[in-house]
Amino acid sequence: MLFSSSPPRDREELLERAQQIAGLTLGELASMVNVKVPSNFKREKGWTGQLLELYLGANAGSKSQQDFASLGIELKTIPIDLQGKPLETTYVCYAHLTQIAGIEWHNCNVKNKLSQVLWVPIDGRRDVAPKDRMIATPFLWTANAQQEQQLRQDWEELMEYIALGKIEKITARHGQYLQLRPKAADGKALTDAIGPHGSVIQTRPRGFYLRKEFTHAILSAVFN
DNA sequence: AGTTGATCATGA
DNA sequence: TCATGATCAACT
Repeated sequence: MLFSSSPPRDREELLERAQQIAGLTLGELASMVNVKVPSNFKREKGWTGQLLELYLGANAGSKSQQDFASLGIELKTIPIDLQGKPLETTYVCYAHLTQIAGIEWHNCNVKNKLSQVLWVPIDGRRDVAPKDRMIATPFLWTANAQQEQQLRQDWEELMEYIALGKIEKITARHGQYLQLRPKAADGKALTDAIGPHGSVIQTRPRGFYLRKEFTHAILSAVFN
């Protein structure tokens, strides 16, 4: 890469840096950091998030923690339509399907990842070329008591299924705000999970995702 | 194989 | 039309 920002010192600097690019297109931001915009995202689905990481100075490569670990802040780009509604669900984190004893809501990955998020809404309409998609106003978010309760309830339900060996019974229809879906390179990827009667089975790796209804509520509270 | 960044594409 | 289930790329 020909460009990389130094990590922001504090949340104010991060937020300022993010809000400075509100109104720019992805093409304009990409030229600032000397990268080329793909004509579509069929083969580079995470391109937008990586562009923002580069511009904002996220410690790339760090895993299982926030993008700005020292600030306790996670970066999430979110594709929206003209009404500001999310066009996609939001990936939260990988779901561990074994050795889950002792994991409670208060110390789980989902809660940790979402403790504080820098949301960067971006025009995600597929009939607009990526280079022309405009960045909206980024903002910092922390779940309120109601939102945390909503996530916690779904998480606990999903984790109970996993713990009881019912992973194969879970579909993306479970969970009102937080869902569990496959998360892998392809359908051949397998990982260990708890099966019926406590046996070990092989299953498709899963990840936690926020439903659009949940992220829409977050966006609405800020922009309405 | 695990985990990050996500969007794609097909069935309902 | 839309969400679910599948998939793509980079890096560890």
